[in-house]
Amino acid sequence: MTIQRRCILDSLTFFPQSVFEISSFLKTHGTPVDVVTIYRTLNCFVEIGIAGKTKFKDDFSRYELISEANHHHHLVCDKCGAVEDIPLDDKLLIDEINKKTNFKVKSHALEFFGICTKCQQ
Amino acid sequence: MTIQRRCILDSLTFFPQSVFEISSFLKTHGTPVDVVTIYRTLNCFVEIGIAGKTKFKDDFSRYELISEANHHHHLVCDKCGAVEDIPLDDKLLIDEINKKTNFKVKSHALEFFGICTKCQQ
DNA sequence: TGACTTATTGCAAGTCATTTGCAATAATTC
DNA sequence: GAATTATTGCAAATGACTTGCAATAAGTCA
Repeated sequence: MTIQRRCILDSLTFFPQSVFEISSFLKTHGTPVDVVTIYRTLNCFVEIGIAGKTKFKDDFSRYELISEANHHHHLVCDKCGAVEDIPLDDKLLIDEINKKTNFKVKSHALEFFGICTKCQQ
Repeated sequence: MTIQRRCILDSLTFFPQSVFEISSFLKTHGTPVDVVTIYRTLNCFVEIGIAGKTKFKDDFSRYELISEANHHHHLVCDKCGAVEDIPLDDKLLIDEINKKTNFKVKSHALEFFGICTKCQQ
């Protein structure tokens, strides 16, 4: 465990952030870390299961802390690109899939696109 | 409307295909079309609303015909990468979002990952 | 503590899907 | 059918992400 890894872990949150968001956060908060290191560290975090990676429409992957208690989905604003989190009850959908097919669902990603509260004003 | 556009339109289906899948289909079915042309044409189709584009985890965008009557979601196999379609009742989720937030949902993408029927055998 | 082994960092350079510039060609218009 | 406009396809650029590699920092064991 190095200083860089500690900083990257500390900058992770329960809402998804891109590597460049994390990078600029670290630049303005004491410990600049090379983006390559951030990529490598985050991929490592994903492998050992403490972070989640989601590929968004804008071509950026975003990373967030994983927590069963904090399972949620994403509201992505078409205008400003902001990503909100929302907890949703997805059991019904999974049940529906199990009824209709033989597919064994292991994970899922639900993304909703539209206009966020700020951009509506 | 050119021959290439006609061919690309004809090769589109209601399940999502990548540009390279479309390209190799066209190579083996009479009319090879440059991938650049396929990219440009598909983006055009998406703009005028006759095709849908989804970015998948494997870094490929996939395109499919849009049809209100054929609204569905995706089951992506973690092993072989195959994409199945499944119609799901998503009204409850949208209602849930409308109740909980001010976010105006305009579209959504629901993807489920797991093991497909073939790979289970 | 200090020498040794192993893992991590960061730069440069590579990869790969996708986009863009541009000249040649094909549709469309009159 | 000539003039205008849009489309094609090659080559080269873009941009997120990855890899090679030498330098450095952690962890280990005496």
